[in-house]
Amino acid sequence: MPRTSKIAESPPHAVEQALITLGRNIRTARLRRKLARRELAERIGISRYVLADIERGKPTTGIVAYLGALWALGLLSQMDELADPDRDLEGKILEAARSPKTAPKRKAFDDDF
Amino acid sequence: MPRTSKIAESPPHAVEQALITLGRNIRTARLRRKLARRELAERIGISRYVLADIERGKPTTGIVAYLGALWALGLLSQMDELADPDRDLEGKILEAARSPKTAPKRKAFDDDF
DNA sequence: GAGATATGTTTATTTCAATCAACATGTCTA
DNA sequence: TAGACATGTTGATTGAAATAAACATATCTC
Repeated sequence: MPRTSKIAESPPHAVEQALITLGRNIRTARLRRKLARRELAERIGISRYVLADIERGKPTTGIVAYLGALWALGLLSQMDELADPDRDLEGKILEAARSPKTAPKRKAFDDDF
Repeated sequence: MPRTSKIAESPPHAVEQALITLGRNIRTARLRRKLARRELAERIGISRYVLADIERGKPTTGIVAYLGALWALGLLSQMDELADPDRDLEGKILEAARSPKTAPKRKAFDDDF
């Protein structure tokens, strides 16, 4: 993450914690499967050093490396639930509280690009 | 992700899909809250360009930027469940199937650094 | 004890991710 | 119609992310 962004320099505590937990979970899953770093890293398509970073919860590592790890461990399916609009209670409430005509929309209902 | 890793060059379809979905979900959550890119980006601590990348599901963007977005939207709590060892059914089975003495452990039960 | 394997650490090198400025487009409101 | 705002896009800059080699340490097996 060159030309460093503020969040990379000092992430919020909650984010740091989430990363450490995620890294530890990935490590646990690897050990349970009796996979060496080198081997799992190769399956993911990264170097063993990056996998070490992931297990340590390094913030600036590309998200594709993290998701690749989950994928290689067969744990990627859990991603679908993350930030699922159907589960975003607060967002739903906010949306419902507004009248039909709102926001700076593009065309109609939007969500496309 | 300079000196490009293989997974960054051509991520597995499942990973690409997960990223696109995640980005779309973040976008939906932002729109529901009536936040402009510029404003949410500032709260996260990134530039509006990176937030645009995130909503597009760019693979090589640092994970801290993605998690920062979830954090700023109040959706970070869902992260705890991701790759939770308690939910890793396959891993649990593999572990249980092994005899007490196993893997290349460090000291004793391990999981520490 | 010897050999094999796994991981941590350091150093050096290279490449592209993140930023910013500037301009274009599109939408909403007065 | 004009003005404000949100977003897309392009080009230039720069610094950190990912890699690899080499060595040290620790654990397991024979």
